[in-house]
Amino acid sequence: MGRPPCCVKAEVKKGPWTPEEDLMLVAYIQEHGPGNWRAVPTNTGLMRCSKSCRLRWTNYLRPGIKRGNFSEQEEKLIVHLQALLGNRWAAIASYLPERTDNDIKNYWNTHLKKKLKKMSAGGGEGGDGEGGGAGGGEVKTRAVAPKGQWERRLQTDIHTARQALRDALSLDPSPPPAKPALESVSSAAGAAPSSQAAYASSAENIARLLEGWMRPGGDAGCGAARKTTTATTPSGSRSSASVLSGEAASASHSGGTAPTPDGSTVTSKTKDETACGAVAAPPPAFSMLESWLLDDGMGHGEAGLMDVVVPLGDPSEFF
DNA sequence: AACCGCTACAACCGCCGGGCA
DNA sequence: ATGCCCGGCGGTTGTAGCGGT
Repeated sequence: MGRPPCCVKAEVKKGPWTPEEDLMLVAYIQEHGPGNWRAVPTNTGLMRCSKSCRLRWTNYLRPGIKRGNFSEQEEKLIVHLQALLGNRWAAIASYLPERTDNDIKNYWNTHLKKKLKKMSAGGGEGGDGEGGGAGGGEVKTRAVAPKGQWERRLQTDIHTARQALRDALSLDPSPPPAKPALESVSSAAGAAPSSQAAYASSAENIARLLEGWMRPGGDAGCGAARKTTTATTPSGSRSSASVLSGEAASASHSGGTAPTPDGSTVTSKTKDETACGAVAAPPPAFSMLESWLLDDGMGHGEAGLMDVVVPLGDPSEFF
């Protein structure tokens, strides 16, 4: 309480970012890596709140972000995960490395929720559109569920997620969208739908500018980022990074902590996987996901808890 | 051609949790 | 052990663009 605002509101510019501001931000991050957001406005001269800078970077400028046109596969995954995890967008986003939580959240609110609503109106089953069965209610559990309960939930989530993934994958025989790292990067620059606003293309250009910077060979951005985050404060980490690199994954495994559906846990386990990590080595996300979720060695005996989470009726009906 | 409503998405706000002194 | 700082997260709002009337 009484927490001072992160920025002096009067001195902070609000509203849409201009290309110039984006360039300033990108240039700074190119040099220093993401992180230490507090210092960004000061060092760049941007009249923006540090939070705003971070958000702009993570949601828009960060390379490797795919925009628009959610594939059917992605939709399915989102629907499944939303049913499983509720509105834990960051956790959901961790399964869709190329998407930001904001994007997914928006997509859910604008497309999927409506779609489900229509479905439930027409089909009766298929989950309550508003937040999904697990949605509204489940989200609350994050806040109110006692620790033990949370732990059980986590196990259930893992189990159910694995199940859901099987379903999702079996629903669509077509191979999961191979998400080659570099393709995702270039897609951020080039694959944006033409429907994007004019300015989107300038952002793409910025992303393109970054390509050289975050090229693995150079590793400059990553190195810088890592250095920054470890030297000062681990930051700029996106939960999406959790499934991005084998390193992260193995860390999760070896650490005994699966890429938990809980966003907070995910992030806490992947602090070094900064946004840069997400960009530099976006691996075959789905294969990672599959291998984890489908790994039979993980989590046993929680079948009885399946009831805890109320999945959507039949996801296949959704499509 | 003008107006209106809807949609999609970028951005903001407030709260929470982790790390550190 | 405690308080503060900072970053992350989810909910909500604002607004530009688009289509229909």
